Amino acid sequence: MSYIPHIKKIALVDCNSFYVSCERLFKPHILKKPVVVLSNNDGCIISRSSEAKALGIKMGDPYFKAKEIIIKNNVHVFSSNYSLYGDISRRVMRILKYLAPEIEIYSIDEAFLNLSSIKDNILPSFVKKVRDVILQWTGIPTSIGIANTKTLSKIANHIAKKEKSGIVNLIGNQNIDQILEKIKINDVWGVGKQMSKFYLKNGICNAKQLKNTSNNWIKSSSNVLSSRTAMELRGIPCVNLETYQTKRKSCCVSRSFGKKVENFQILAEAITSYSLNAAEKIRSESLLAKSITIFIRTSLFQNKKIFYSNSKTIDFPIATDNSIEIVKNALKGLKFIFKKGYKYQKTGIILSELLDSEKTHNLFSSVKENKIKSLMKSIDYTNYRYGRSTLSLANAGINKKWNMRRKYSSKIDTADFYCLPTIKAI
DNA sequence: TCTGGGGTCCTAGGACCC
DNA sequence: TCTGGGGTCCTAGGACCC
Repeated sequence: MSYIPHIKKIALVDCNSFYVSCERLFKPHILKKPVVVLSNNDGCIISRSSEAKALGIKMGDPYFKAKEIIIKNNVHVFSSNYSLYGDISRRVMRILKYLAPEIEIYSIDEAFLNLSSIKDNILPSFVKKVRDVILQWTGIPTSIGIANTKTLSKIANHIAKKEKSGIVNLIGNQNIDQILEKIKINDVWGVGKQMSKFYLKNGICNAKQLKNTSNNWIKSSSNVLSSRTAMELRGIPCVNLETYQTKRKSCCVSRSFGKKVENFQILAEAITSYSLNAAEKIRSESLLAKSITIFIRTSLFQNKKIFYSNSKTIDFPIATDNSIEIVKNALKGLKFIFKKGYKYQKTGIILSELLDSEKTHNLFSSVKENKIKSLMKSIDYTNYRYGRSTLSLANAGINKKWNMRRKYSSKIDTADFYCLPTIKAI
Protein backbone atom coordinates (compact mmCIF):
# COMPACT_ATOMS: atom_id res chain seq x y z
CA MET A 1 0.00 0.00 0.00
CA SER A 2 1.44 3.31 -0.97
CA TYR A 3 1.28 5.98 1.66
CA ILE A 4 1.82 9.50 0.46
CA PRO A 5 2.75 11.67 3.41
CA HIS A 6 3.41 15.04 1.77
CA ILE A 7 -0.20 15.62 0.72
CA LYS A 8 -2.30 17.09 3.49
CA LYS A 9 -4.87 19.26 1.79
CA ILE A 10 -6.43 18.50 -1.55
CA ALA A 11 -9.07 20.54 -3.33
CA LEU A 12 -11.14 19.27 -6.22
CA VAL A 13 -12.37 22.04 -8.50
CA ASP A 14 -15.22 20.91 -10.74
CA CYS A 15 -17.04 23.06 -13.30
CA ASN A 16 -20.81 22.93 -12.80
CA SER A 17 -22.70 21.28 -15.70
CA PHE A 18 -19.66 22.16 -17.78
CA TYR A 19 -20.93 21.71 -21.35
CA VAL A 20 -24.19 23.45 -20.51
CA SER A 21 -22.27 26.31 -18.87
CA CYS A 22 -20.14 26.67 -22.03
CA GLU A 23 -23.24 26.91 -24.23
CA ARG A 24 -24.73 29.46 -21.86
CA LEU A 25 -21.71 31.78 -22.11
CA PHE A 26 -22.97 33.33 -25.33
CA LYS A 27 -26.69 32.88 -24.77
CA PRO A 28 -27.73 34.73 -21.65
CA HIS A 29 -31.41 34.06 -22.35
CA ILE A 30 -30.97 30.38 -21.36
CA LEU A 31 -29.30 31.19 -18.05
CA LYS A 32 -32.04 30.05 -15.69
CA LYS A 33 -33.71 27.73 -18.16
CA PRO A 34 -33.49 23.92 -18.44
CA VAL A 35 -30.70 23.04 -20.90
CA VAL A 36 -29.15 19.73 -22.05
CA VAL A 37 -26.17 18.88 -24.25
CA LEU A 38 -26.18 15.71 -26.37
CA SER A 39 -23.35 13.28 -27.08
CA ASN A 40 -21.93 12.76 -30.56
CA ASN A 41 -24.57 11.82 -33.10
CA ASP A 42 -27.13 13.48 -30.83
CA GLY A 43 -27.39 10.09 -29.10
CA CYS A 44 -27.43 10.57 -25.34
CA ILE A 45 -27.78 13.34 -22.80
CA ILE A 46 -24.34 14.04 -21.33
CA SER A 47 -24.74 17.40 -19.61
CA ARG A 48 -27.77 18.87 -17.82
CA SER A 49 -28.43 22.18 -16.16
CA SER A 50 -29.81 21.96 -12.62
CA GLU A 51 -33.23 22.92 -14.00
CA ALA A 52 -33.06 19.96 -16.41
CA LYS A 53 -31.99 17.63 -13.58
CA ALA A 54 -35.00 18.79 -11.56
CA LEU A 55 -37.27 17.66 -14.41
CA GLY A 56 -36.00 14.13 -13.90
CA ILE A 57 -33.80 13.95 -17.00
CA LYS A 58 -31.05 11.42 -16.25
CA MET A 59 -27.38 11.47 -17.19
CA GLY A 60 -26.76 9.18 -20.15
CA ASP A 61 -30.42 8.86 -21.10
CA PRO A 62 -30.94 8.33 -24.84
CA TYR A 63 -32.25 11.56 -26.34
CA PHE A 64 -35.26 9.97 -28.05
CA LYS A 65 -36.47 8.54 -24.74
CA ALA A 66 -36.29 11.92 -22.98
CA LYS A 67 -37.82 13.79 -25.91
CA GLU A 68 -41.29 13.95 -24.44
CA ILE A 69 -40.17 15.69 -21.24
CA ILE A 70 -37.89 17.93 -23.28
CA ILE A 71 -40.59 19.18 -25.62
CA LYS A 72 -43.20 19.50 -22.87
CA ASN A 73 -40.92 21.61 -20.68
CA ASN A 74 -39.29 23.66 -23.39
CA VAL A 75 -35.81 22.33 -22.61
CA HIS A 76 -33.07 23.90 -24.75
CA VAL A 77 -31.08 21.23 -26.58
CA PHE A 78 -27.54 21.45 -28.00
CA SER A 79 -25.34 19.05 -29.96
CA SER A 80 -21.91 18.78 -28.37
CA ASN A 81 -19.24 21.19 -29.53
CA TYR A 82 -15.94 19.85 -28.23
CA SER A 83 -13.83 22.47 -29.88
CA LEU A 84 -15.57 25.16 -27.80
CA TYR A 85 -15.51 23.10 -24.57
CA GLY A 86 -11.81 22.32 -25.04
CA ASP A 87 -10.98 25.98 -25.47
CA ILE A 88 -12.95 27.09 -22.40
CA SER A 89 -11.39 24.23 -20.41
CA ARG A 90 -7.88 25.44 -21.31
CA ARG A 91 -8.79 28.91 -20.03
CA VAL A 92 -10.09 27.56 -16.70
CA MET A 93 -6.99 25.37 -16.23
CA ARG A 94 -4.68 28.26 -17.04
CA ILE A 95 -6.25 30.27 -14.22
CA LEU A 96 -5.86 27.35 -11.80
CA LYS A 97 -2.19 26.95 -12.77
CA TYR A 98 -1.71 30.64 -12.16
CA LEU A 99 -3.40 30.65 -8.73
CA ALA A 100 -2.63 27.26 -7.18
CA PRO A 101 0.75 25.93 -6.02
CA GLU A 102 0.29 22.53 -7.65
CA ILE A 103 -2.39 21.23 -10.01
CA GLU A 104 -3.39 17.98 -11.67
CA ILE A 105 -5.75 18.37 -14.63
CA TYR A 106 -8.00 15.38 -14.14
CA SER A 107 -10.53 15.80 -16.94
CA ILE A 108 -11.95 18.43 -19.26
CA ASP A 109 -13.85 20.03 -16.35
CA GLU A 110 -12.01 18.96 -13.17
CA ALA A 111 -8.67 19.58 -11.50
CA PHE A 112 -7.12 18.54 -8.20
CA LEU A 113 -5.10 21.19 -6.36
CA ASN A 114 -2.47 20.49 -3.73
CA LEU A 115 -3.08 23.17 -1.10
CA SER A 116 -0.84 21.66 1.60
CA SER A 117 1.35 24.74 1.64
CA ILE A 118 -1.58 27.09 2.32
CA LYS A 119 -2.12 27.92 5.97
CA ASP A 120 -5.41 26.91 7.56
CA ASN A 121 -6.42 30.43 8.48
CA ILE A 122 -6.24 31.72 4.90
CA LEU A 123 -7.53 28.56 3.21
CA PRO A 124 -11.21 29.67 3.07
CA SER A 125 -10.42 33.04 1.51
CA PHE A 126 -7.95 31.45 -0.91
CA VAL A 127 -10.49 28.92 -2.18
CA LYS A 128 -13.19 31.55 -2.46
CA LYS A 129 -10.85 33.66 -4.55
CA VAL A 130 -10.15 30.74 -6.91
CA ARG A 131 -13.87 30.28 -7.44
CA ASP A 132 -14.57 33.98 -7.92
CA VAL A 133 -11.72 34.54 -10.37
CA ILE A 134 -12.75 31.61 -12.57
CA LEU A 135 -16.31 32.89 -12.67
CA GLN A 136 -15.23 36.44 -13.40
CA TRP A 137 -12.63 35.65 -16.05
CA THR A 138 -14.40 32.82 -17.89
CA GLY A 139 -18.06 32.93 -16.83
CA ILE A 140 -17.93 29.29 -15.69
CA PRO A 141 -19.39 28.46 -12.24
CA THR A 142 -17.49 25.87 -10.19
CA SER A 143 -17.76 23.83 -7.01
CA ILE A 144 -14.79 23.16 -4.74
CA GLY A 145 -14.39 20.30 -2.25
CA ILE A 146 -11.47 20.15 0.18
CA ALA A 147 -10.24 17.13 2.17
CA ASN A 148 -7.16 15.09 3.08
CA THR A 149 -7.45 12.64 0.19
CA LYS A 150 -8.63 12.69 -3.39
CA THR A 151 -11.52 10.34 -2.68
CA LEU A 152 -12.74 12.49 0.22
CA SER A 153 -12.31 15.67 -1.83
CA LYS A 154 -14.62 14.11 -4.42
CA ILE A 155 -17.20 13.62 -1.68
CA ALA A 156 -16.68 17.17 -0.40
CA ASN A 157 -17.24 18.38 -3.96
CA HIS A 158 -20.38 16.29 -4.29
CA ILE A 159 -21.79 18.08 -1.22
CA ALA A 160 -20.50 21.49 -2.35
CA LYS A 161 -22.62 21.18 -5.51
CA LYS A 162 -25.70 21.63 -3.34
CA GLU A 163 -24.28 24.43 -1.18
CA LYS A 164 -24.91 28.04 -2.05
CA SER A 165 -21.29 28.97 -1.37
CA GLY A 166 -20.13 26.18 -3.72
CA ILE A 167 -17.37 25.27 -1.26
CA VAL A 168 -17.13 22.45 1.32
CA ASN A 169 -14.12 21.71 3.51
CA LEU A 170 -14.02 18.33 5.28
CA ILE A 171 -10.61 18.76 6.89
CA GLY A 172 -10.90 18.46 10.66
CA ASN A 173 -14.64 17.83 10.44
CA GLN A 174 -15.73 15.98 13.59
CA ASN A 175 -18.92 14.63 12.03
CA ILE A 176 -17.22 12.91 9.12
CA ASP A 177 -18.96 9.58 9.81
CA GLN A 178 -22.38 11.19 9.71
CA ILE A 179 -21.52 12.76 6.38
CA LEU A 180 -20.13 9.52 4.90
CA GLU A 181 -23.22 7.66 6.02
CA LYS A 182 -25.30 9.79 3.65
CA ILE A 183 -23.09 9.02 0.64
CA LYS A 184 -24.46 6.05 -1.31
CA ILE A 185 -21.89 3.40 -2.11
CA ASN A 186 -22.24 3.89 -5.87
CA ASP A 187 -21.49 7.61 -5.45
CA VAL A 188 -18.02 6.87 -4.08
CA TRP A 189 -15.21 7.63 -6.55
CA GLY A 190 -13.76 4.36 -7.82
CA VAL A 191 -16.83 2.26 -7.01
CA GLY A 192 -18.59 1.47 -10.26
CA LYS A 193 -21.63 -0.54 -11.23
CA GLN A 194 -20.17 -3.98 -10.66
CA MET A 195 -18.55 -3.25 -7.30
CA SER A 196 -21.69 -1.46 -6.04
CA LYS A 197 -23.71 -4.57 -6.76
CA PHE A 198 -21.18 -6.70 -4.93
CA TYR A 199 -20.96 -4.38 -1.92
CA LEU A 200 -24.75 -4.09 -1.61
CA LYS A 201 -25.01 -7.88 -1.61
CA ASN A 202 -22.63 -7.88 1.34
CA GLY A 203 -24.51 -5.21 3.26
CA ILE A 204 -22.16 -2.33 2.43
CA CYS A 205 -24.50 0.41 1.29
CA ASN A 206 -22.76 3.70 2.06
CA ALA A 207 -19.32 5.31 2.31
CA LYS A 208 -19.16 4.97 6.09
CA GLN A 209 -19.67 1.22 5.88
CA LEU A 210 -16.96 0.88 3.23
CA LYS A 211 -14.62 2.95 5.37
CA ASN A 212 -15.13 0.50 8.25
CA THR A 213 -14.65 -2.64 6.15
CA SER A 214 -11.40 -4.57 6.59
CA ASN A 215 -8.77 -4.04 3.94
CA ASN A 216 -7.95 -7.72 3.73
CA TRP A 217 -11.51 -8.67 2.98
CA ILE A 218 -11.78 -6.02 0.26
CA LYS A 219 -8.48 -6.96 -1.31
CA SER A 220 -9.20 -10.67 -1.36
CA SER A 221 -12.68 -10.26 -2.76
CA SER A 222 -11.76 -7.54 -5.24
CA ASN A 223 -8.43 -5.86 -5.95
CA VAL A 224 -5.94 -3.31 -4.66
CA LEU A 225 -7.79 -0.39 -6.20
CA SER A 226 -10.85 -1.08 -4.06
CA SER A 227 -8.84 -1.30 -0.86
CA ARG A 228 -7.12 1.95 -1.78
CA THR A 229 -10.54 3.58 -2.00
CA ALA A 230 -11.37 2.38 1.54
CA MET A 231 -8.05 3.68 2.86
CA GLU A 232 -8.70 7.05 1.27
CA LEU A 233 -12.09 7.20 2.99
CA ARG A 234 -10.19 6.81 6.27
CA GLY A 235 -8.18 9.90 5.38
CA ILE A 236 -5.01 8.07 4.37
CA PRO A 237 -3.81 9.32 0.98
CA CYS A 238 -3.10 6.43 -1.44
CA VAL A 239 -3.68 8.10 -4.78
CA ASN A 240 -0.95 10.53 -5.69
CA LEU A 241 -1.34 13.87 -7.37
CA GLU A 242 -0.10 13.65 -10.97
CA THR A 243 1.23 17.13 -11.35
CA TYR A 244 3.22 16.57 -14.51
CA GLN A 245 1.41 15.50 -17.66
CA THR A 246 2.52 12.09 -18.79
CA LYS A 247 2.29 11.19 -22.44
CA ARG A 248 -0.68 9.08 -23.37
CA LYS A 249 -0.29 5.38 -24.17
CA SER A 250 -2.94 5.03 -26.83
CA CYS A 251 -4.98 7.18 -29.15
CA CYS A 252 -8.46 6.15 -30.26
CA VAL A 253 -10.66 7.78 -32.87
CA SER A 254 -14.06 6.20 -33.35
CA ARG A 255 -17.59 7.29 -34.20
CA SER A 256 -21.06 5.90 -34.62
CA PHE A 257 -22.65 6.52 -37.98
CA GLY A 258 -25.61 8.85 -38.44
CA LYS A 259 -27.18 6.04 -40.50
CA LYS A 260 -26.21 2.34 -40.50
CA VAL A 261 -23.63 1.43 -43.15
CA GLU A 262 -23.39 -1.76 -45.24
CA ASN A 263 -21.11 -0.59 -48.02
CA PHE A 264 -17.37 -1.35 -47.74
CA GLN A 265 -16.36 1.81 -49.57
CA ILE A 266 -18.14 4.01 -47.03
CA LEU A 267 -16.54 2.16 -44.12
CA ALA A 268 -13.19 2.65 -45.83
CA GLU A 269 -13.81 6.39 -46.12
CA ALA A 270 -14.63 6.63 -42.43
CA ILE A 271 -11.61 4.54 -41.40
CA THR A 272 -9.35 6.68 -43.61
CA SER A 273 -10.69 9.85 -42.10
CA TYR A 274 -10.33 8.59 -38.49
CA SER A 275 -6.80 7.36 -39.22
CA LEU A 276 -5.77 10.76 -40.57
CA ASN A 277 -7.29 12.34 -37.49
CA ALA A 278 -5.40 10.05 -35.12
CA ALA A 279 -2.13 10.42 -37.03
CA GLU A 280 -2.37 14.19 -36.77
CA LYS A 281 -3.10 13.92 -33.05
CA ILE A 282 -0.06 11.77 -32.27
CA ARG A 283 2.21 13.96 -34.42
CA SER A 284 1.09 17.02 -32.49
CA GLU A 285 2.18 15.27 -29.29
CA SER A 286 5.47 13.95 -30.76
CA LEU A 287 4.45 10.32 -30.49
CA LEU A 288 5.03 7.28 -32.69
CA ALA A 289 2.70 4.28 -32.85
CA LYS A 290 3.92 0.70 -32.83
CA SER A 291 0.58 -0.85 -33.68
CA ILE A 292 -2.91 -0.11 -34.94
CA THR A 293 -6.23 -1.80 -34.13
CA ILE A 294 -9.21 -1.47 -36.46
CA PHE A 295 -12.66 -2.41 -35.22
CA ILE A 296 -16.20 -2.52 -36.60
CA ARG A 297 -19.49 -3.50 -35.05
CA THR A 298 -23.23 -3.58 -35.64
CA SER A 299 -25.70 -2.10 -33.17
CA LEU A 300 -25.79 -3.48 -29.63
CA PHE A 301 -29.45 -2.62 -29.26
CA GLN A 302 -30.94 -4.57 -32.11
CA ASN A 303 -31.47 -8.22 -32.91
CA LYS A 304 -28.67 -10.09 -31.11
CA LYS A 305 -28.67 -12.79 -33.79
CA ILE A 306 -27.35 -10.39 -36.37
CA PHE A 307 -24.75 -8.83 -34.08
CA TYR A 308 -21.23 -8.80 -35.45
CA SER A 309 -18.18 -7.26 -33.87
CA ASN A 310 -14.58 -7.81 -34.79
CA SER A 311 -11.18 -6.20 -34.63
CA LYS A 312 -7.73 -6.64 -36.11
CA THR A 313 -4.43 -5.45 -34.73
CA ILE A 314 -1.49 -4.85 -37.04
CA ASP A 315 2.07 -4.12 -35.87
CA PHE A 316 4.09 -1.59 -37.81
CA PRO A 317 7.59 -2.79 -38.75
CA ILE A 318 8.94 0.48 -37.33
CA ALA A 319 7.01 2.81 -35.02
CA THR A 320 5.44 5.51 -37.18
CA ASP A 321 3.42 8.74 -37.32
CA ASN A 322 3.13 8.69 -41.11
CA SER A 323 -0.47 9.26 -42.22
CA ILE A 324 -0.07 7.32 -45.43
CA GLU A 325 1.40 4.29 -43.69
CA ILE A 326 -1.25 4.39 -40.98
CA VAL A 327 -4.12 4.65 -43.48
CA LYS A 328 -2.68 1.85 -45.61
CA ASN A 329 -2.58 -0.54 -42.68
CA ALA A 330 -5.97 0.56 -41.35
CA LEU A 331 -7.56 -0.33 -44.69
CA LYS A 332 -5.70 -3.65 -44.75
CA GLY A 333 -7.17 -4.42 -41.32
CA LEU A 334 -10.65 -3.36 -42.40
CA LYS A 335 -10.54 -5.73 -45.41
CA PHE A 336 -9.57 -8.50 -43.02
CA ILE A 337 -12.57 -8.11 -40.70
CA PHE A 338 -15.25 -6.76 -43.07
CA LYS A 339 -18.15 -9.15 -43.67
CA LYS A 340 -20.83 -8.47 -46.26
CA GLY A 341 -24.48 -8.26 -45.29
CA TYR A 342 -24.20 -6.54 -41.91
CA LYS A 343 -25.49 -3.09 -41.06
CA TYR A 344 -22.57 -1.46 -39.31
CA GLN A 345 -23.22 1.09 -36.60
CA LYS A 346 -19.76 2.02 -35.43
CA THR A 347 -16.15 1.82 -36.49
CA GLY A 348 -12.86 3.17 -35.29
CA ILE A 349 -9.11 2.77 -34.93
CA ILE A 350 -6.74 2.71 -31.96
CA LEU A 351 -3.06 3.57 -32.24
CA SER A 352 -1.25 1.90 -29.36
CA GLU A 353 2.14 1.28 -27.78
CA LEU A 354 2.89 4.95 -28.33
CA LEU A 355 6.52 6.05 -28.00
CA ASP A 356 8.00 9.47 -27.45
CA SER A 357 9.44 10.35 -30.86
CA GLU A 358 11.93 12.73 -29.30
CA LYS A 359 13.50 9.83 -27.46
CA THR A 360 13.32 7.38 -30.34
CA HIS A 361 16.03 7.27 -32.97
CA ASN A 362 15.61 5.19 -36.04
CA LEU A 363 18.79 3.57 -37.31
CA PHE A 364 17.32 3.22 -40.75
CA SER A 365 16.08 6.75 -41.25
CA SER A 366 16.68 7.80 -44.79
CA VAL A 367 16.36 10.72 -47.16
CA LYS A 368 12.95 9.43 -48.21
CA GLU A 369 11.77 9.37 -44.64
CA ASN A 370 12.87 12.91 -44.02
CA LYS A 371 10.89 13.97 -47.06
CA ILE A 372 7.78 12.28 -45.64
CA LYS A 373 8.37 14.01 -42.33
CA SER A 374 8.39 17.44 -43.92
CA LEU A 375 5.32 16.53 -45.99
CA MET A 376 3.43 15.61 -42.78
CA LYS A 377 4.59 18.82 -41.17
CA SER A 378 3.22 20.97 -43.98
CA ILE A 379 -0.07 19.05 -44.00
CA ASP A 380 -0.44 19.66 -40.25
CA TYR A 381 0.43 23.32 -40.61
CA THR A 382 -2.03 23.86 -43.46
CA ASN A 383 -4.81 22.11 -41.58
CA TYR A 384 -4.05 24.09 -38.47
CA ARG A 385 -4.03 27.35 -40.37
CA TYR A 386 -6.99 26.80 -42.69
CA GLY A 387 -9.11 24.31 -40.78
CA ARG A 388 -9.01 20.56 -40.40
CA SER A 389 -9.27 18.50 -43.59
CA THR A 390 -8.20 21.34 -45.86
CA LEU A 391 -5.58 18.79 -46.92
CA SER A 392 -6.67 15.17 -46.78
CA LEU A 393 -6.46 11.94 -48.76
CA ALA A 394 -8.98 11.46 -51.58
CA ASN A 395 -9.84 8.19 -49.89
CA ALA A 396 -11.39 10.01 -46.94
CA GLY A 397 -14.33 11.03 -49.12
CA ILE A 398 -15.46 14.49 -50.03
CA ASN A 399 -19.14 14.54 -49.08
CA LYS A 400 -18.88 12.49 -45.91
CA LYS A 401 -22.50 11.41 -46.08
CA TRP A 402 -21.67 8.98 -43.26
CA ASN A 403 -20.80 11.84 -40.93
CA MET A 404 -22.56 12.09 -37.61
CA ARG A 405 -25.69 14.02 -36.81
CA ARG A 406 -25.26 17.40 -35.14
CA LYS A 407 -28.68 18.87 -35.59
CA TYR A 408 -28.59 21.25 -32.64
CA SER A 409 -25.09 22.69 -32.88
CA SER A 410 -24.72 26.27 -31.66
CA LYS A 411 -21.92 26.67 -34.27
CA ILE A 412 -19.96 28.88 -31.93
CA ASP A 413 -16.27 28.20 -31.52
CA THR A 414 -13.94 30.50 -29.63
CA ALA A 415 -10.99 28.55 -31.07
CA ASP A 416 -11.94 29.27 -34.71
CA PHE A 417 -11.96 32.81 -36.11
CA TYR A 418 -14.83 32.11 -38.51
CA CYS A 419 -17.07 30.73 -35.75
CA LEU A 420 -16.62 33.45 -33.17
CA PRO A 421 -19.86 34.75 -31.72
CA THR A 422 -20.89 38.07 -33.26
CA ILE A 423 -22.77 41.01 -31.84
CA LYS A 424 -25.28 42.91 -33.94
CA ALA A 425 -25.31 46.66 -33.52
CA ILE A 426 -28.80 48.08 -33.45
C1' DT B 1 -35.91 5.94 -36.55
C1' DC B 2 -32.88 7.54 -32.85
C1' DT B 3 -28.67 4.46 -27.17
C1' DG B 4 -21.22 8.76 -27.16
C1' DG B 5 -16.22 8.81 -27.23
C1' DG B 6 -11.72 8.46 -25.23
C1' DG B 7 -8.82 7.05 -21.80
C1' DT B 8 -6.20 4.01 -17.72
C1' DC B 9 -5.21 0.18 -14.92
C1' DC B 10 -5.70 -4.62 -13.11
C1' DT B 11 -6.22 -9.58 -13.36
C1' DA B 12 -6.72 -14.24 -14.89
C1' DG B 13 -5.05 -17.49 -17.63
C1' DG B 14 -2.23 -19.32 -21.35
C1' DA B 15 2.41 -20.06 -23.26
C1' DC B 16 6.79 -20.92 -22.34
C1' DC B 17 11.03 -21.97 -19.78
C1' DC B 18 14.00 -24.49 -16.59
C1' DT C 1 6.82 -46.31 -16.42
C1' DC C 2 6.10 -42.63 -13.33
C1' DT C 3 4.82 -36.87 -15.60
C1' DG C 4 6.59 -31.47 -10.90
C1' DG C 5 6.51 -27.02 -9.65
C1' DG C 6 7.69 -22.48 -9.94
C1' DG C 7 8.76 -18.49 -12.40
C1' DT C 8 8.04 -14.81 -16.18
C1' DC C 9 5.85 -12.65 -19.89
C1' DC C 10 2.01 -11.46 -22.70
C1' DT C 11 -2.75 -10.61 -23.90
C1' DA C 12 -7.69 -10.17 -23.79
C1' DG C 13 -11.21 -8.66 -21.30
C1' DG C 14 -13.21 -6.29 -17.53
C1' DA C 15 -13.89 -2.40 -14.53
C1' DC C 16 -13.45 2.11 -13.76
C1' DC C 17 -13.25 7.25 -14.86
C1' DC C 18 -15.22 11.71 -17.17
